[in-house]
Amino acid sequence: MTRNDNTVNINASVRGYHHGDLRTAAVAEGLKLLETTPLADLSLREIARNVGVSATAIYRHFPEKNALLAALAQDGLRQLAKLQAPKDGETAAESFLASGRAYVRFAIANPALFKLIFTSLPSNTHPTDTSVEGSPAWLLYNNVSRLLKQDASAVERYVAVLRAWSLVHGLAMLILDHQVERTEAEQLIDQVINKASLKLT
Amino acid sequence: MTRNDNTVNINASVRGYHHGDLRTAAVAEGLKLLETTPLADLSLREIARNVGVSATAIYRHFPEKNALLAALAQDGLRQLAKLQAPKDGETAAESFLASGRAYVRFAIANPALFKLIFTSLPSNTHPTDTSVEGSPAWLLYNNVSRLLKQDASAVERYVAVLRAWSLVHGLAMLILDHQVERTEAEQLIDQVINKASLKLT
DNA sequence: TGTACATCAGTGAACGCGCGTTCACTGATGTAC
DNA sequence: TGTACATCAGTGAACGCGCGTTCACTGATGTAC
Repeated sequence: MTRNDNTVNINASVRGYHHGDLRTAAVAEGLKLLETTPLADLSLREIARNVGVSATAIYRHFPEKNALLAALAQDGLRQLAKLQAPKDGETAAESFLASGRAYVRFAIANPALFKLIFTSLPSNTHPTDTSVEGSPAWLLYNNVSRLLKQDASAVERYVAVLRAWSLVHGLAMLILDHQVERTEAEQLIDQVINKASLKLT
Repeated sequence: MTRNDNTVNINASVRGYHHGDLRTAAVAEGLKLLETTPLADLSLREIARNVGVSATAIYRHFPEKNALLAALAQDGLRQLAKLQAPKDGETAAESFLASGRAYVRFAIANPALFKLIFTSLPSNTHPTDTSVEGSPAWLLYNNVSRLLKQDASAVERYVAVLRAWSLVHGLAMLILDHQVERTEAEQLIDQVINKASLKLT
């Protein structure tokens, strides 16, 4: 008995996660590691190690590493979506600019997670489709759409969304890839994403 | 003699490159491989194999793999720069739109090379700096600058360049990362990069 | 309440992978006298 | 013109690397009777 107390589950729970939570714990640890680790260096084995579990235990919850990465991306996308919601009392124009700036700031604050979201997630669809979760294009859709004339066609709306998305996505990528001085990035966000960005059509 | 004819250099030249050309041949082969190979899968060993040379021979010409990659990026940037030159008879606005569209089309035609250029090259500087070769920001500078009022400040010019660059860079990245349907990409380029993009200030 | 059995989340050992890089080397070429 | 020697672009063998993934397994838990 004394010897058998030293079992897997007891060891694991000592490390701070409870039975049945490995999936959650692995995702949490993955997100934590992505704060400091480049995407390419994120390893399944390290996540398992930090959670206090053997590498193979992960395979009880994800069929392969990519499935775990997809879960991380989904979570990141959910975080990003929260930042895009218009706040009370904002005009349509204010919401639009705020959401674009939030997009870039999120990328700067979470570089590896941001890259994971956009380089690994499956191809996305028109914002006229219904699934919000899977499509980053949706993030900007409402904020952009309110700025268009009411009789704008679906294609016009999509092009307007894509133009806005391209602007913020490009700025984010250029900053992450060191094409823009980090020290200047913060003030450039406000200058690049400004009233001039409102002319969408 | 007969046996000694089967030497390294003879073998190598049979494979199609001449003495002293290994550097050139390696770069050419690297660019060729990037046409079909994702950046992450490009290996020094495969380049050497295809050139017909041992992997270690590469080290006579590049101190490390990254140096070879940097040479590939430089070459790609030179290709891209050529596409940005204004053509005779174009108005400033036409040149501007054409260069932006060419930027995105280059990315679509050379995805791995495009990513190499922007993810591996050292940080870049303001377009007011002098080195053209090293700074993709320069690519758009002339075309953008001609559209601004003559007394625009350096900062205003940089912000205008960065806004245009962000737009085309973002669109390119979204297409490469499958956030935009490939089949729609071609026509979207013309719709996204259009007259609305001229309102830079 | 007790027993038999299925389920299931863990374990640790092992594998193959191709890579970048190092090493000591060799043979051809150019140069000084 | 011949010889001695330095240079230099190649060679192939070897190394360590940590990874993702597979495998056969074990011990705790829940359920049927």
